[in-house]
Amino acid sequence: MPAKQVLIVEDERPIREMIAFGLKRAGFEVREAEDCRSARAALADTRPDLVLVDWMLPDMSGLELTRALKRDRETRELPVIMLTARAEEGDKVAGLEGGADDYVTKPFSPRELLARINAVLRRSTPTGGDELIEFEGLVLDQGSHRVTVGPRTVGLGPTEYRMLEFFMTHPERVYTRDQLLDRIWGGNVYVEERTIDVHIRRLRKALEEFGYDRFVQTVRGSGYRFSARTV
Amino acid sequence: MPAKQVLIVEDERPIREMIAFGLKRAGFEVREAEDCRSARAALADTRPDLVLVDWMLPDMSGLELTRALKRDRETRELPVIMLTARAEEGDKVAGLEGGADDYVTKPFSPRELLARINAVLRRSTPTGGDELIEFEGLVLDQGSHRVTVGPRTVGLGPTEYRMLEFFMTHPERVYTRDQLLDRIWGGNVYVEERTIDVHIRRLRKALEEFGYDRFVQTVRGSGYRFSARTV
DNA sequence: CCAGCTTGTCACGAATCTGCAACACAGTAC
DNA sequence: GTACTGTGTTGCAGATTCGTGACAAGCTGG
Repeated sequence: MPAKQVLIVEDERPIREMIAFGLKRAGFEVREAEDCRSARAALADTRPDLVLVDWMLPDMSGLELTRALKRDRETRELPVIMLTARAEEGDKVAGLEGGADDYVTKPFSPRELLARINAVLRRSTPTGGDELIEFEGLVLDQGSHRVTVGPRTVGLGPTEYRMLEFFMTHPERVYTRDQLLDRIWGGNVYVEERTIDVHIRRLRKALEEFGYDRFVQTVRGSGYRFSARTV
Repeated sequence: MPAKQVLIVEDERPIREMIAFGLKRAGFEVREAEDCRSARAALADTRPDLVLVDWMLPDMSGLELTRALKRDRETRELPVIMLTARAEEGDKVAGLEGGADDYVTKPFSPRELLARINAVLRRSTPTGGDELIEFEGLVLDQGSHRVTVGPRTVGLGPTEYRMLEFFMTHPERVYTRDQLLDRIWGGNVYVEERTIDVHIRRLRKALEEFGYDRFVQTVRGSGYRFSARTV
């Protein structure tokens, strides 16, 4: 199961880094932003599972960011936890009414933060939306881990699935065996590079009967590439 | 929309009445209890939409009441907010880990309490009217906690029912054993992951005689999935 | 207190996957 | 053509992962 990704939006670097450190230790993947602008940038290319927003931010108040997130259909379901130094009631209420799913008052301990993050994540609904990627009829569903062509299902083993998932989310680009090992197997395993070839072969074989093996292309001397362009 | 009903469990009468007054003014229907015993009595004949539990109660700690509520499948979904005078972190964490959906630290203002109640109610799943879910003849009734196929009833134990309920409300998606434990058992229990397998087996066995065991699918290396698509 | 049901663990075998090595084949440089 | 490098293919043994029956402990309602 993939690690949950948390986006931290906090302008004070020491605090941000401390939080990031704690979350990483707890097994989260962490993305950092120091203001709303960079937060939006981060949201544009990754899709975190939860956002931690500081109340006070240089360009726009965290509350406004939260409101904006909750207003946008794309991010409406994204859980938000607000960090606030102000303990005054008025703000607490505003935070919750702004749509934050929870808030934590500074100073807080890592344990408390973690407990709240887990509580919020636990109740957050898994994206009901589709997670489909398609290339000319070849459909990969990241939610159900299924690859289909029309009504039929492509039979893939776990590694083949992960491989195809990686390829379909990173098409049109050559990856060396080394890079593939890194991205698909995860950084710290020692596996022969040639093993990639074997799995490529297995993937191709599975796709063959549907005519999609041509998408998995060899770039001699470099590595492999996934592309719908048969060149 | 009918008025939401809130059960207040608090032994100190002045506080209890103040809260009750504030909630009634805000349009809630209020039920009061001064200890766990009377809380249980109240729960037996009404079904509130939310419970406010004081941390310190004469007969049993509020935390234990919360735990008990979250353990019982009847009341598992019932949102709980804890009231606590202790602001120490350890307790906060214990409160959340005990399964409370939120907590409020005394002293609090009616406005803050209201905001939190609304926040919790907002995210508590609105039972979408009809309580029947069906997949190709397999009918699950969330109201009566029964599963039927035509005129016949599928014999399920409590855990199997909860499991099937979760699956049928979250179909077409792979869940790791970890996630299933979290969502079906409730976050804070330590149970072996392989126990899932055993319950899957029991669930399949129960569905087998009706031919629906094929809906419970293994995704090797990842977890399990419920899907009406057999392919 | 007992009987019956439910639940969490374990152990074992079955099914499947994985990585490697070995060999076959293709492309390239000379 | 020959030598050499890079890739395709295959079989297999070891490692994982799952399915399954058995069992003890806990709980519930007599």
